Formats: sequence, structure tokens, C-alpha cells
Amino acid sequence: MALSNPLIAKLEKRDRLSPEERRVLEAAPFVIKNVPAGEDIAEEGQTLDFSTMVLEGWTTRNKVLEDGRRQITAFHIAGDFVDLHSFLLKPMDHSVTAVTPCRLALVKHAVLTEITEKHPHLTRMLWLSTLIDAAIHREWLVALGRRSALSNLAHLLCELYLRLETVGLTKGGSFQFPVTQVLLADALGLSPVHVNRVLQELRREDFVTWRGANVVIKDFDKLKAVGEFDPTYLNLTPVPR
Amino acid sequence: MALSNPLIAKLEKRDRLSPEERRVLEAAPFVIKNVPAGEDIAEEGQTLDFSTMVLEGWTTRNKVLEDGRRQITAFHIAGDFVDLHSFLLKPMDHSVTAVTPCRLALVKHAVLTEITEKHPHLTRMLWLSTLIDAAIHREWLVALGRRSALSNLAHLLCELYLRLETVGLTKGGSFQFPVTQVLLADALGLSPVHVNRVLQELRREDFVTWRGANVVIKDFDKLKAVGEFDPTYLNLTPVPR
DNA sequence: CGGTGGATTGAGTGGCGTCAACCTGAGTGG
DNA sequence: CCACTCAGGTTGACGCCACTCAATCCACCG
Repeated sequence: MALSNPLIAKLEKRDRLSPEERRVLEAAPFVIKNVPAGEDIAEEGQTLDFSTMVLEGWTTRNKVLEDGRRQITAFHIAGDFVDLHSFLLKPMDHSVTAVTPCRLALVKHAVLTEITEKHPHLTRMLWLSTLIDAAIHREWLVALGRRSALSNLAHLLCELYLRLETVGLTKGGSFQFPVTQVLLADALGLSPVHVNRVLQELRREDFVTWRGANVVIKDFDKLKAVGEFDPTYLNLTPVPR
Repeated sequence: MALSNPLIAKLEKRDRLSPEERRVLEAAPFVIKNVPAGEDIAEEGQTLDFSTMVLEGWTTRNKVLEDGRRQITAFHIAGDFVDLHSFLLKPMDHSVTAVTPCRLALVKHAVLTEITEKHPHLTRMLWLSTLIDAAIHREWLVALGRRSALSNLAHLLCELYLRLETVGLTKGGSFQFPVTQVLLADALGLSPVHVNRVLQELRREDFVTWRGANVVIKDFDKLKAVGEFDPTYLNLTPVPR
């Protein structure tokens, strides 16, 4: 399997790639690395000379406070360049952690530099993917600052559903979301206990069925309404960029 | 005055620019626009064909929920390309608003495209500036999700102080921060009433003096400690990128 | 069959929100 | 010069959403 399959799928949702650009991505050298669940993929403070793409599995970006409280700032799935920003941002300002066992592709920064030297449009597409990450951050800022716990969770589920769909990881209205309630709490800025209660409300209202990692969305429209979800920020329309 | 003075200052803090690159920025065509306080500079949903740089004044990026609640996701000051991301992200997923009267420089996206075609390193530097915006978003996510109101405010003041310093807008330990408590509330994810009380605590503890827009930091170390502020994420060290 | 990670539940608490009144200072107009 | 207005800041009373602490349940596993 080529490095670039899920990445190409993801980029093509945003703009057409030329055959040449696709070839460049497919020919880019990389190293496969497997990481067990729970392990850190990159740590705050490190200066890396490669960036990591997720081929399989779930990862988070997270920061830890002095007293051990943790905030997850992003979830990443197949096709996501988890730390593409480490290409220009040094050192890492946060850690990246594997939630499940992960298959990763490590790409040297030198390879990325060369892309930026020779392929302006492809460069813009990679830039774009970091801009979408930032747009997601902004949406989470609104959720943490101004939405209720229930609304925040509903919004997150809508977002994940669409992102997973673009890389073919949904089945009907369902997907796998292999996180514990403690992890969810760290993403939503809540306590684990309260996450449990909000989950119960989600189920009571019959928005979703959620058993283990398996999430079935039963009423996407209601979920969208509760989360005031507007997918614009995911930039899922192909446009020349 | 050239478009690029505060921008060049900002970029040079992160990596050296070549004389050629500086010339490109200085020669880039732009239009000056003055905007009164309170006016929207760009609105959610618009697709723009230019990006806006702040030459003078304060602006915010913000999102508004259906019931009118607002969340500010960023403050921008001189030298910041407020909506550089609109170059690749279309349409705008949030609004940009002038807090004070602002002097802006509007740069056509075509100009930016040309830079990406001809000047790879300069492109990386512009990319970098959007990555730093994202790093700031992440820091705010931690603040909103896991920090107390007081800690959040302290952290914000530390951040603004350093950012203003890099473009020469501090004087001793003081700077101008022309926001109302309502605006601050929208940035910190709090109610205006609670912002007022947290401000009183800041003053009571003698961390800062704050009269009108004039903020004097009396004990930066204590402020850093309360906000658990670590400036790494601002990438203020020049490094080849 | 005990150990363990994760989910669930209950009781009590607190940080921050809401509502509403009041204060203050900087205009503005007569 | 003074009355009026108005935006913004301040204060008090009260309530709730979400937190903490701690116990219990459950499924899975060696």
C-alpha cells in the first residue's frame, strides 16, 4: 500500500490533484512504524526531523498541566498528517499519543521541503490541511467556551462522522470510536463522571446508540441541531486552491 | 510606509529573510483600508479574493451561536495577517471584527499565489505564521477546557504581552489593551459579570494595574506562574525553516 | 476466581451564570 | 454649566451546571 492512499483521498475532497502531484505523493519515501495503544508518538519539547501520517488507528494531540489535568486538542485518523506542523514549528508544543495500536508513516522533513521547492500547488494543499486543522480548533474553542456539554458532544460526533466518511471509515450511519469516557472527558473539557451522564442523555434522547466503540447515529439531523453543527469549516467541497 | 514593516518584523523573529524575500514583500501590491471600531472586516460565509493584514489597531476573529452567544477565537494586532487562511480556506468559517479603528492592508490572493509559485522559503514563512495561529488556538483550548478563569486570564495577558513586544507595542511592562469586559468575556468563555470579579482578583493580588485600556504588568513571574505560561508555542526563536 | 480497567451511581459542593439594580465618567445639547 | 443619556463597570442575591469524592457494578482475563 502506498503512503498516500488515505492522504490523496483526503486532499482530493478539497481540490483536484494533477497526475504529477499524485505521483510525487506516491513516490515520496517513508518509513512504516507500528505503535501500541497508549504510547506517545511525539512528545512536547521535541524537535523532530520527520512528520507522521496516520495510516491506521486513532491518535490525539494533547497537553498536560502541572497538576496532571489533560486537554486533548485534536483527534486524528487515517489520512491525517498528525504533526505536519512540526515541519515548521519547532519544538513541539504538545504531545501526540496513540489511542489504539497505530500504523504510521514517517516522512522526513527534507522530503517535505523538496515538495515545497518544486510543487507549489501541492504545497498549498498540504498547507490547506493544516489550515483545516486550525478551523477545527476554532470550532472546538466555541464548543468549550460557549456550548453546553451535550451540545459539545453532539458537535464532536457530527464532525468525526464526516471526517471518517471522507476516508471511507463509516458504515451506514455508524463508525468505530475507540475511546474511554476518561479520554472523551479530556477532549470535551469535562470530568469523566459528567461525560457519563451526558452520554446517558444522548442515549435517552435516542440520538445515538453507543456500545463499546461502536457508535450508531440514529438521527443525524437532531444531532446536528443539538450541536448547531455546520460542516462549512471542514472545507469538503473541491475548489481550486 | 511599506506594507510589510510589522510583518517583516514578525517573520524575522522566526527565521532570517533573504534580501530578495524582503524585497518581494516590500514590493507586493496592496490597498490600504481604514475601518471604524466595531465594524466587520470579513464575515462568516464570504469567499474572499484578498487577505487582510493589520497595520494598526486590534481585531478579533469570532463566531456567533444561534442564540447570540459569541466566542472570540483570536486577537490580532499589527503585523498579523488576520485572514491569511482565507487564501486557501473558502468560504470564511468565522467573522473578523475591528475592535478599535484599524488601518488594514488588503492583498490580493493572486499576489499570494505568485509568492507560493516563486518563493518557497517565503511561502513556508507565511505557512508558519498560520501554524503559530493554530498553536495559539491550542493554548486557548487548554485554557478554556482545563484552566480556571483566573489562570486563563493570566495566560492571555502573558501571551499578548510577548506578541505585542515582538512588534514593538509594549512600553516597559505595560501595553494598551482596548477591550471591554464584555469582549474579554467572549474571549475567555465567561460571563461579563464573572470577568469583572476575576479582574478584581488580579488587582487585589497585585499582579497587574489595569485602568481603562492601560495594562501594567507588575509581576510577570507571578502572572506566568498563575497562568502556567510557557512561551514555547509562540516560536519566538529564529530557526531555519 | 480474584484482579483490573472502565462504566455507573449517589451525595454533597462550588465555580460561574443569570438577573437586576446601581454607579461612574464621558459626551451632548440646551 | 447643568441636565440628560448612554456605554461600560460594579455589586448582590440566587441558582444551576458540572465537579469531587467515594462506592458499586460489570466485563474481561490470566
